[in-house]
This record gives sequence, structure tokens and C-alpha cells, in this order.
Amino acid sequence: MADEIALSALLLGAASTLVEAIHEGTARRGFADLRPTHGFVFARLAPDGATIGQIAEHLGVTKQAASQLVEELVGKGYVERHPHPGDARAKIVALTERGWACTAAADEAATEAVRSWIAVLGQERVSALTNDLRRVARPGRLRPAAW
Amino acid sequence: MADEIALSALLLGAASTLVEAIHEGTARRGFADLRPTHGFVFARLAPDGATIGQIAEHLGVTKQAASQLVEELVGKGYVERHPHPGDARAKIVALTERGWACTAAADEAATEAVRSWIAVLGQERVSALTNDLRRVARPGRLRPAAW
DNA sequence: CCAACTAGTCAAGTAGATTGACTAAATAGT
DNA sequence: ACTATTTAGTCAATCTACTTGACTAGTTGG
Repeated sequence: MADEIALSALLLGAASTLVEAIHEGTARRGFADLRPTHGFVFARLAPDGATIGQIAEHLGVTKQAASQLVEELVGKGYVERHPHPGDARAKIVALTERGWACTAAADEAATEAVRSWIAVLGQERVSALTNDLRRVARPGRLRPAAW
Repeated sequence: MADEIALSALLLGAASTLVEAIHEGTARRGFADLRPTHGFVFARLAPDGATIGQIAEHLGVTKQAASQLVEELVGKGYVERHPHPGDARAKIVALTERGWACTAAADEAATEAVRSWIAVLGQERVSALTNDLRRVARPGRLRPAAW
């Protein structure tokens, strides 16, 4: 049936709604020079940082794209490149103080956004939803780009 | 908490997983020259067709982008432009026979994809999930573009 | 019946990705 | 131990899906 098709549209719509709410809330808290994609980078960076390759895999993009993204974040003061302790080729990308502040703001914005869902569905169902998704969503493939 | 942040990543990952499965399944059935975006156009076109403006709104893109998309689909034989009965400026974009065949293939692929979710979660929870999403996902905003 | 608006297209520009070629460092094979 | 292959990251060029801006043709309203 078309019901199965509708599910993907719903998931996409829901994801879009939530991501945009978080993005908007984060911007409102003083971090307006970022896109949602950057937030997904931050999520991978906390708490211990990550290499370019790990970021690329997390986002589901090429290393080159990840590298460009990191370069932009370095320029804006959100992350720093540190030498990798055990591999001189690699670099550890880590959040700066500003990066951590932004992450905190994003967490607030996310809580705020989800609160409106809880108001509609109840805490119970939101939790159930989250758990169900955890079981079917293959990690990685984070960005539905190039569709 | 970071749990709220995770929810958006999960939704996005789930949507991505499902959309790609449908896309792949449709391609496997003989329609390999399409992107997922085209599928969302088809969904709006069935059963009665739509104008360029309606397609644009459905996808959350500009009319120009929608127009280009339709042009591509015309070239590939999936849709046709018909004159609008009551407005000589407008055009009704409608599925061709091939367009309908592709839609049927996409439905099959979607059913197949959702079946694997049902195998994990059970019919019950998948239905509950769908209903929950229906209540929180704002329609439109289909494509999380420009992230 | 003229002014303002709407549907769609043409053309050019843009942002975020890609592929390809390269350097330097690590790992594996003999 | 020395060579060969693989891996981490970057530079450069390109691609592509989308945007903004300008326009034509048709519609609506005072």
C-alpha cells in the first residue's frame, strides 16, 4: 500500500521538523553561523574528538568533504586540530571552548524541541519511539544529501 | 540530555535507511534512472496530477527547481505536461504509463523494506510508530536540503 | 480596462558535495 | 631490513542540485 511509502515521508518530515527546531533554537542562543550538519559533527566530536576519517564515516560523506567542513569550523573557532598521539598522519579534531558552549546550547534547544513532542505524545511514547528507531535505523547514513 | 539530540539523528538515519531501501528496490525492478526526490514527485502526482507550483510546495523547493525536475522526468518518459483546463498559464503534470509502472514498483519496494522493520519490531509497533509520527511531523518540509 | 498578481520558464550563479592526484606515514610480506 | 601496499589527510578541479533574478503570458480585481 501507499502506507509504507508514507512512512518514509513521515520520518523525513519528522526529522526535518526536529532538526530545524534545534537549528533555530541554537541560532537564537547566539550560534547563528552554523548549519545542522555542523551539529552532527559536534555530536561525533564530543567528548574525545575524532579524526577526519571518523567524521566522514559518521556523516556518510567523503573525507574531502569532512575536511572542508572541519576547515570551516576551525575558521569559526569551534574546533581545533591536534596531532594524533599514535599516528603522525592523523589529526584529532576536538571542540574548543566555544565549541562546547555551542554544544550546550544545542542540547538546550533539543530539549526544548522534544518537549513539544512530549506535550503531544507523552513521555512514554516518545521514549518508545526513540527505542524503536534505535533498533531499525542503521547508524551512519546521517545525511540524505544528493537525493 | 544528549538523548534529545540523538532522536533527530535516529529519525534522520531511519528515514535515510528506508528511503534508500525503496530507491534501491525500485532500481532493481528496472527504474534505475531516478533519484529518491523523483519518488516524492510521483507521490504528489498520483492519482490526478499536479501543477508545478503544487509540486514545488510539496517538495519544499522553488518553482524553478520543480520545473527542472519535471523537465527531467518528461525527458525520461515518466510524466507529461497537459494543459490546465481552467487556467491557460498553468500545466497539469501527470504520470505516463511508465510513470505508473514505476509507482507500482516503488510500492512493492516500500512494502519489502517495511517488512524488514516489521520483522524486528512487529506490526504493532510499526503501526504505532507511524501514527505517532503523523501527529508530530509537520507536512511539507519534505526535503532537508541546504543543510 | 488598466494595475497588480500568478504560473511557468530561461539564464546565470552558488554551495556543498564529488572524483582524481598527490604527500607523508604506517603496515605487511618476503 | 627493505620494498610494496595501504591509510590519513589535503589540494585542485569539477559536478549537480538548487537558488536568485529577470522575463512572458495569462488571470483577477478595482
